[in-house]
Amino acid sequence: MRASDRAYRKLFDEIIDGALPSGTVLGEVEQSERLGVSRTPLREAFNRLVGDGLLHAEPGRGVVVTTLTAETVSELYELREGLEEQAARLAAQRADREVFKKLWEEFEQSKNLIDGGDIGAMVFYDLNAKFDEAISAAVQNPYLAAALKNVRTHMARIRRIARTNPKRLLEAANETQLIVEAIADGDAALAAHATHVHLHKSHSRVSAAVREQLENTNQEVA
Amino acid sequence: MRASDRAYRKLFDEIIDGALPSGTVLGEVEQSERLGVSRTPLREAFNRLVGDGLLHAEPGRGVVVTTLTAETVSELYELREGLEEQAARLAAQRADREVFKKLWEEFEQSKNLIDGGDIGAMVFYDLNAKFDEAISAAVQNPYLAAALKNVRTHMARIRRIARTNPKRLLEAANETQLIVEAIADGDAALAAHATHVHLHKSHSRVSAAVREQLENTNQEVA
DNA sequence: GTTATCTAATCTGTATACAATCAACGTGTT
DNA sequence: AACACGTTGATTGTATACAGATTAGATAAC
Repeated sequence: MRASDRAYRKLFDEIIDGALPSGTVLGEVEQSERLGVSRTPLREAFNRLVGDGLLHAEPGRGVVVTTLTAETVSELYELREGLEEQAARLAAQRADREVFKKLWEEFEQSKNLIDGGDIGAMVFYDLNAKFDEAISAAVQNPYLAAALKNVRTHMARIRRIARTNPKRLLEAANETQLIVEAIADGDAALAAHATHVHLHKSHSRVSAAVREQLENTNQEVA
Repeated sequence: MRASDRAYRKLFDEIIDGALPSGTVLGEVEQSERLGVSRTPLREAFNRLVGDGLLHAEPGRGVVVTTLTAETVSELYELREGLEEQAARLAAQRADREVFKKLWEEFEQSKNLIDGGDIGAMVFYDLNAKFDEAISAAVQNPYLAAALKNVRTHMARIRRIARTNPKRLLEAANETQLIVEAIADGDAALAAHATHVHLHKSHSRVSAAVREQLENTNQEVA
């Protein structure tokens, strides 16, 4: 694997999982030494991360990890509304229905596990990732898929902060399962509306979780 | 201005306006000599263009200008539907109404000019660009704005190929004007629906123009 | 005639050295 | 004391050299 890819992956993961929190300033020489690559591939990694919206350049100081605020969260949900309702519609028209029927069963089973604490939550997150994958594959549209992938990156960062409780997870599972059902039935309108509902509720849940965080810390989320 | 920016701009423009048509293979040394920059900034430019979706890397051969097909056009319109309907809705809720009232007047006046041939078409394209700008500003959402900017890049490439006639331009102007009117009135639902209609019609017009091109050339659009 | 392998040549990736730009700080002057 | 200017230090941007990988072509063997 290329050195620039290694640097990109490492920094990407560290930003997503909070090892490099918002506002962290990254110098070129400093990071190239830490990651064991020279400045050239490191700069390539920086540029890609700037393109992803995870870093931004501050002239003279270095690149800085993007700050997440309550504002950011709302903006991302607005974008998701546009992208995911459209994706759900298209998936309902084009998906292999068998895939989504099986996915529905998996959701049905997972709902028993969610009560079981942390390990159940992991199962649910994996299942959600599978759902996202299935949608992207079903829409058969590389441009839409790329846009979805980008927004999911930012959501992953937010989700890490806005940890939620089993009750909320179960709600989310039920909402998602309805979307899956609509797609399996080829019902585009229902799939879109169920997605709208889910995003609305999810936004509320995440905002609530973020507010809980804000009570402890400062204005920023991470 | 930085050498990498110069290289990026130059290549970007050349791809958009067709000087570098689809399928053109670009070598690093070749292009760095032509543009008068060294390989390091040129590679940065290449990477940005790959990120934009205008180039893709073909291992061993170099980077290649992305091919536009009828398929691509449909995919972009599907993405636009998701993004622009949402943008129109949000703009209707948040825009400074005076801005869109003035824009409405400009459309009203431009409609007289469109009959006048090529110069009138230019005015209309400028006005459309102004409309896009106004939407992006009104939504006040950097993530949505970035997604819109990217899709518009690809549309610019397509529009250059799918040159259309004054009658079709006038249709488009009327459709867009209705969107502007809805936003000026703060009517989010109408803005979204008018956008849907406009995109549907625009897709038909562009597809027709693309098909006309295909009769002469090959399978690819450019 | 086809296939396999070796070689040569080009292209990609990385490191490093050099140059230019920018910011912060201190010094001097009004 | 405040402001302007210069100097120093660090940081960013560019060029180039070197190393590794990959492809195409040629030659030879089956």
